[in-house]
Amino acid sequence: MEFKHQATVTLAEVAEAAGVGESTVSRVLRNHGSFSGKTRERVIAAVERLGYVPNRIAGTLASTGSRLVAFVIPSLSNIVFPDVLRGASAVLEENRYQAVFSVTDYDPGKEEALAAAMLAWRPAAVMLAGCEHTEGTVKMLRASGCRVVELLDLDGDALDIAVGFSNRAAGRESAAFLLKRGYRRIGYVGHDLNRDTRAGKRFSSFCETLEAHGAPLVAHEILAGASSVENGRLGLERLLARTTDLDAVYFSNDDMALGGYFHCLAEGIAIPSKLAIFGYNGLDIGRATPQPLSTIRTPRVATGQIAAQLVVTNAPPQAVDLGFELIEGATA
Amino acid sequence: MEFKHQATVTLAEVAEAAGVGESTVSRVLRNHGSFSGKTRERVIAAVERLGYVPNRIAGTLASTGSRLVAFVIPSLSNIVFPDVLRGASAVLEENRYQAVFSVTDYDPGKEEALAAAMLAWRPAAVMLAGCEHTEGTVKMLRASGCRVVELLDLDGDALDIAVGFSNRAAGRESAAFLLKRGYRRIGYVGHDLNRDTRAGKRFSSFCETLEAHGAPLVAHEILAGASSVENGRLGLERLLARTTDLDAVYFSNDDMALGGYFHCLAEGIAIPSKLAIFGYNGLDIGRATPQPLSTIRTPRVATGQIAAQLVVTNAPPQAVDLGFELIEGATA
DNA sequence: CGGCAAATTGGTAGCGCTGCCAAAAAAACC
DNA sequence: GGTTTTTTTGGCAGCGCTACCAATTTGCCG
Repeated sequence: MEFKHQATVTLAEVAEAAGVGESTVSRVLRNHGSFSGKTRERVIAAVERLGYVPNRIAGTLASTGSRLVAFVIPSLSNIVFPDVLRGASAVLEENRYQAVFSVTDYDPGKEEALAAAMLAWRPAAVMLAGCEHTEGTVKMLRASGCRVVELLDLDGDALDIAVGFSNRAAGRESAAFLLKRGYRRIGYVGHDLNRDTRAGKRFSSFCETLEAHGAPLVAHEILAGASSVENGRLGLERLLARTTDLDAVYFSNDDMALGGYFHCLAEGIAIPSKLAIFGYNGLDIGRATPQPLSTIRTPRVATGQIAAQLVVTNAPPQAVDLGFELIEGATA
Repeated sequence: MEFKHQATVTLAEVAEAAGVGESTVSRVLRNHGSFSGKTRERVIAAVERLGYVPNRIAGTLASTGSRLVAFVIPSLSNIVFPDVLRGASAVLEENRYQAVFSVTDYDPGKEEALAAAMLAWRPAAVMLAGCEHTEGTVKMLRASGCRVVELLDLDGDALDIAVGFSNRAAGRESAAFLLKRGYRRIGYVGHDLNRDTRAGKRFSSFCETLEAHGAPLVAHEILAGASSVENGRLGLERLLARTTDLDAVYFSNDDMALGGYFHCLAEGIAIPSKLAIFGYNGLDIGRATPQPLSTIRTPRVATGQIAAQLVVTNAPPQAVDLGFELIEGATA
């Protein structure tokens, strides 16, 4: 069942073919230590002649640290995590690190299991989304001794390194913006908040801010399952069916908000005069809609880049706040 | 610089603590070979007590095959490849395989370099997009002896396993559909085709089909860079500025098509009576727009699933055609 | 209870590489 | 030319595990 590799040229064979010692080949290939130019040529020639591909498994086992970075992410359905991976992978590739990933589906138990499986590869770092993890996960990561990077959420205690921004602040600023614009009868359409704790934090601080300004949330509609454009559209439809006099709706993210926007377009609800729409994430698509979406742009790619940078430079524990940008747009 | 792991509990220490031999611990943990229930308990207890995490690097080196699967993908910006990864990762996780990835940015040279780097991890399989690769890549993959899976394109010779569908057929059916609907003055808006060869194949067979039916492509607009909603919007704007009497436009994919759709909404161009729009990919968002997007839905998640399935079962070389589905929608 | 098969267990040789050390070669110096 | 230094090299012991084999224990039967 397991695959058996065939063309297994080893370092020893290269050494033999080049007429030098194994350690010399190793030094040449890693460009580490000293060797003469002549030796280098002979080794390179032998490598090419034999089609030698170094075995990083063996190399990693023999040396102390690995160049693997493990990502344990909640989802790949939404562009958020691919964006983070994209930012990170560029930096990692430059530094000859290798990215490994697995997907938790927003399930903390699965996160624990997958993190454990990752640790078995002895990665240089484990990157996780957010700062809420099971007790077991925390204990395991602490004990592992490998670097831990928590991404996209700064509202909590970091295990080691954290890169991202405050979701609470994002919720707060979204609310403040809508209030400043004069909206008072505000609703919310969101997806499953128990699983996506970051969306939950935005929602709760959004509500708190509204209350603090005497304009508490009028109504909300929570859809089971993941965020999607269709759920956003459906959610707004349901919300409006129940509540007739809303003047603005806050969505759990841009996907949901776009769905709401499309619902309004389809139903001829004037935006923002009749109803304002506000999202979260600042997806590119929101800039190309007939009316640019009002939202908060999050530094997803940069989060990945910085996180990777900190790992490859073995930076000390720290929390890096990359902030976010409120996009006024034209829908609120 | 490189990270030094601390809490390095080894199998030998577990064996000692449990008062059994190393091979017994190994057997218990892999649930492979035979051992008594009592022994199992003692081993498990020792593992928990010491917080032992098996070292898969060592395990992989010692055994013959690895459980790593390497993905060398062109991009993470577009949801296509995350979708494939998502499908694959679910299957791989179930089978205790580990996914590794790197991103080529549609650069064949980079693909070669990254594939080489991947091979150093001795993966069970390498998964690549499409079937066009440099000579060096092909030679290297052939020599590696590991499984090779080419994804999302069946128009070419497969190295080993191929999973996907025909992009040429997709282009052809798109053209046939537009012709059947009565459109005759058809244009195209696309992104960089030299890099995205699959989009190039769709485009060329689209054009051939139009010509074969006596309604050759009237005009096209190719934008440098990656596909995006904004580029689609810009592309259609430019195309219409040059060409006044088009009745339909084919886009390189749904992102681009949505951009075109938004342009029409913004400019008050009636769809599809004044101008028809046709995309490619069948993204979910296209179902939630005021008018559902006419497009071709591609089995991206299934491609990943099937590919992973074939790898974990070590299936013989084959090409699996998953086909695609034409969505009539309301924009064409 | 002896005797044989089956189940369980431990020992140990690698897997392919790196890191350390000592040996050899080359360069520099008086 | 003889040292001393510096550079270049090779040998080899692991890294932590698995695969194989042999040894031991257990179970079963007449």
